[in-house]
Amino acid sequence: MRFEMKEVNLKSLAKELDLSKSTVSRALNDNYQISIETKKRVLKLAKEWNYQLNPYARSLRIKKSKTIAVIIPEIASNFFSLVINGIEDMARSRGYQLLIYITHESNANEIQYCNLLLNGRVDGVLMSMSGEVNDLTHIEALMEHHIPVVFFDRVCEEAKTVKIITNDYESAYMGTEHLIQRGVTKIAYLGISQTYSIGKNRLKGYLDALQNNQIGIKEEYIINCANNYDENYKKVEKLLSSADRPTGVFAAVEQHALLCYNVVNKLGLTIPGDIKVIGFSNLTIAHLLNPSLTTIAQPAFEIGREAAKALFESLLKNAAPLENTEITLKSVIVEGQSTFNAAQNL
Amino acid sequence: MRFEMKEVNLKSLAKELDLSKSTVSRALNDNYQISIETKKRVLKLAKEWNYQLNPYARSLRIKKSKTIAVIIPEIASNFFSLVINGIEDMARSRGYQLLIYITHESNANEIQYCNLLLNGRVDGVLMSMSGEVNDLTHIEALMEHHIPVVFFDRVCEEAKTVKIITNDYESAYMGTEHLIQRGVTKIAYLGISQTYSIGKNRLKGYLDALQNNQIGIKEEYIINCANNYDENYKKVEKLLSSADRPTGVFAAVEQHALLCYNVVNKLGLTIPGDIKVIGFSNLTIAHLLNPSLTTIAQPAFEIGREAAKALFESLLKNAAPLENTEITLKSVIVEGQSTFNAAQNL
DNA sequence: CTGTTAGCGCTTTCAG
DNA sequence: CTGAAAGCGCTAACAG
Repeated sequence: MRFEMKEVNLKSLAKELDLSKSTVSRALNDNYQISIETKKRVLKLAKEWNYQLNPYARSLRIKKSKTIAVIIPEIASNFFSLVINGIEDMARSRGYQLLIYITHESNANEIQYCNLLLNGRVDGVLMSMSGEVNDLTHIEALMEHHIPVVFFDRVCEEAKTVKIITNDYESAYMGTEHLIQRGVTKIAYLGISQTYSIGKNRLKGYLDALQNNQIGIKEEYIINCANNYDENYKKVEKLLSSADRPTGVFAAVEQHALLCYNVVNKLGLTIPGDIKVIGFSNLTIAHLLNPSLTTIAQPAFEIGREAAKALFESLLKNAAPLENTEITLKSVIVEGQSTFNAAQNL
Repeated sequence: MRFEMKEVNLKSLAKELDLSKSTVSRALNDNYQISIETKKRVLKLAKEWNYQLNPYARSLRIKKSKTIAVIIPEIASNFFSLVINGIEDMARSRGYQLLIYITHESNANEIQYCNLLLNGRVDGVLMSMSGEVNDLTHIEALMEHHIPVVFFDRVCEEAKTVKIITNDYESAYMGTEHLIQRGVTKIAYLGISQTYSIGKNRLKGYLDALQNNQIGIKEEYIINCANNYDENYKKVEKLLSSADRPTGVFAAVEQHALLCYNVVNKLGLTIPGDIKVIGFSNLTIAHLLNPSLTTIAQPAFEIGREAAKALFESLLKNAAPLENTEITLKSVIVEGQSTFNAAQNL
């Protein structure tokens, strides 16, 4: 047992073993030049003393941190939790640390965090964008500093890097058609900001599905929800109370499907009797409302893994610039299954 | 505009300003000894060049990282997401970074992560324990290294530090009585491991409520769920299919309430008609099943904030040992409200 | 195969 | 009020 409070670092190990710091360092890093004998001795003592290398000293020296940042708009959403889970899975297996930044949907925060990261705290950034503005300066700054950035979900189309998305257009198209096939023709759309491709593509899928099925598009049925529950609630309540109320709803994101569910309850209507609802959402949450809601479940965990994978590939090649590509993962429509079984489909 | 690729650090700033590194450093750290004039000049250039100090160099030097670790069993759970949200809120406002470690309920992972953290990567640790084993060695190691640890939710009673919990006993008691008051006497309990206080106290609350209401305790009604969905599902299915099936269920955690919901659906029964269900859960998820499930909602966001607050207090006093205290936050029983309104109660 | 040396970028004495 | 110098713990030439 070592004496208490002796600092255990390369220096103290070296002293005890009567070696130099560099030899000890090399032994610990499994350098091929070191004799097996020495390696054994070093590792033995290191273990005995429970040596843990100082990550900050190493990072300072080699200018790599084995740390990545994840910047997301919010975390108390099933989608982002699942994505983080996927990222963590990938990162941990490669010995990377995960720094979490939550912007709370604020573009200003996003910019601030990106600026913070210019100092080399992290080797790379995984990010889903926030806010309405779509200014790229802070992203470009990261890339200029040779910090690779991978986008997922709310991607920035203009950025020349890897973007991991769901097949938003197809999913929205399929989802809308799903309602149409069940005889619903008065379909409302609860949409999100069209700043990012997910907003644009989901809306387009909805519109095209209507059009290709010879269903007229009604302006009043298209609700652009803001980032304000109360406001959205009122809009939806008004819509569902109107004389010509829709009998089907397509929700572009989970929160809106849930909000819709609440409004329907409030109004004493039923799902799916009075109104059929389908929307993007993830399995553990909205699908529990099974079988009243139908869910378009995104492979959130896989999105996390894919994003991390792309980033690590770049990092392996010393932060080599990422190719400007879109990787599209498929969502599945889930109806009338248990949460657990549905999860198997992803 | 600065010339491209010039490294911007104390040295380059000092050179440009014709000052020494130390003066620049002091100016940036708002040292009182520096003349206002110099400070202005330094800050101006720092801003112009978008200087970001190297956190690793600083950490190495001052042996503090302004980083805390959060170790949780899982993240794709509403409770832990909300806790992280609270922690992040507190941490960000104090300029701390957040490192996330997910153990996936494995005690071995928990031990590994704690050992990793002995190297001083973080200034403190916030943790909810994992697994069945309750060995304290890895926790004690952290504290010996003067790294304060604060527990929340799944706390380790033996550890002499701050523990943030919900009023588990009272909540379980109230919840069970809630069912009794509605005329339910055959109440099953879907429990969790009794390794931690949350498991023990919730069970005790359930048992005492039955006892004080002169209701006999039936062994068969007490299901100790494992960490395996399929297995648990079978157990609950068997219970709810039995001749003497319960007409009420108390779920000790969200997942079990949801599982119960699925089983009930599968069996063609209804909630609350055939079976009334109440359980710990959080608002955005299970409460959407409103009004069929009744929820005991924990103040998860506040738990995160309280935990972080306690940790920062210790850090302010240079990682002073935390007092061995339990801070108990109150949960609320929520029934028949919208998610949004219910959230206001916390 | 091992040791010596320099230095990553920062803070902090100590000296003026 | 400012500067010079040392050193945090580590890695990587370079030298032997």
